[in-house]
Amino acid sequence: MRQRSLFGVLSADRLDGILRQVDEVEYAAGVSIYTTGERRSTVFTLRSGYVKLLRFLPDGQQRIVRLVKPSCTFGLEALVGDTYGHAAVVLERAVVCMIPTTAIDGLRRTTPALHDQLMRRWQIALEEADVWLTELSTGKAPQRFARLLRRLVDANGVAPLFSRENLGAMLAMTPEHASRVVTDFRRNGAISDVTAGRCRCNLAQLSRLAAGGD
Amino acid sequence: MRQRSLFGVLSADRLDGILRQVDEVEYAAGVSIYTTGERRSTVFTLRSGYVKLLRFLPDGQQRIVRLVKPSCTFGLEALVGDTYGHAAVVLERAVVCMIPTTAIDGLRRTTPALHDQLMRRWQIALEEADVWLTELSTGKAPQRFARLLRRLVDANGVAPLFSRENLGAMLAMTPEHASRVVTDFRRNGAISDVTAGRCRCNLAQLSRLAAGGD
DNA sequence: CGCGTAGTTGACCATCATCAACATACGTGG
DNA sequence: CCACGTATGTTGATGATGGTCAACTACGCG
Repeated sequence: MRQRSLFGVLSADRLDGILRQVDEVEYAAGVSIYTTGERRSTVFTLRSGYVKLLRFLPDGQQRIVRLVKPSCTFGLEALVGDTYGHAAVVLERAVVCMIPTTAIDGLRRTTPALHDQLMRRWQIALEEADVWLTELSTGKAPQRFARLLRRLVDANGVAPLFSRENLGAMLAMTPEHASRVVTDFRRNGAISDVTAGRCRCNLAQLSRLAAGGD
Repeated sequence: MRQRSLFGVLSADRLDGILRQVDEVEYAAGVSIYTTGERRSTVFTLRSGYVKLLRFLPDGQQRIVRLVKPSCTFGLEALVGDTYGHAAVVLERAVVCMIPTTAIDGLRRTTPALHDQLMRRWQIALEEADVWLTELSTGKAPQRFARLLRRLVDANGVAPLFSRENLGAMLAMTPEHASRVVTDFRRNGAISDVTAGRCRCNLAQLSRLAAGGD
């Protein structure tokens, strides 16, 4: 277990002190890690799987605000406030590191390099939020879906294909419409090989669709 | 000129050192303060007026990602990277404080309280981005517009009424449709008194509309 | 006075939501 | 192992919402 990313800047003995306070936990899909407004002083990093960050509208509707990918940090709010701004729910079996804020607070006063790391994390989260807004909330449904897939494909050209309900909450559409878009993509060869929540992506086709080509 | 917000935590002599490096500039509506990818090492705080943060899509379309209100910080990216992630354009005559990152960098290593302030700023920006996504990109057009107005009204019940094009870029709709929504709101009494880019808001009516009531 | 920009309005069509029916997969208990 | 119930996905029909294109108006400015 290496906290290479966030604590990589620390000296060996300090690192050791930190790691003794960090827990690594595995969650099944659907489990809620924390909820909006909850008071707990823990920051998280994702090792594997996917986690969605949700936000609720007054009318009870929910919208997925961000998708946490492995090696990313979430729940940073715990460092400055005492409640979380989202609900964090596991989308795909996930291994998560739980870092009590007390472990960070002491060090960050004495270690400028850790400060830098934290700000960088914060910046990444903000950047992701902006991308989410521009790419996944702008344009027609097939465009948005194509852009989502392009952000999710791995080096093998494979991407996770989330439930229609989750796709809907990410892309601002109904699950029904998400379903239609998925079958359209299958028909025109943009995706294929749909098994166990994964699909193979036709990158050329996706680029066309992401740019607005019908 | 008091940097009460960001530097309020500093001792008098240090504050003095900072303030000597800070410029205060006034911009007219429409002026671009910085653009995406520009290399400049300055962080900004807004004293008065409104500034929009834009982001461009591959196809040239643009989307307003965030609206900066007085006393808020923008361009924080300059602290961790060397380019800006948005274009910042003045919406309404604005007075802006320009803080060179060098002024912050030195101090933030020796002043934990300043660190806290910076993280808090970062958190506010992220929170705003999330609200923008959930409130202004979800639901039908009148709902989104009503929610925008509710976020903009001042204590007197008056809110700025931006150009139809800007409204479109904020609320993910065409300027034409923004125009229709505005006239609808005028007709049913949700807003009135439309002069000089400001309007009086009927808060009760707006609440209804923001919740989805037709 | 004439021009250019921003706003308004109308007609028409594409996109998407809604509601309902049906299919499929999955897990449970008989 | 099968029957059943539930959750999830698919498909269709229909109507509301909003995009598009074009004409027209109002306003500010030279």
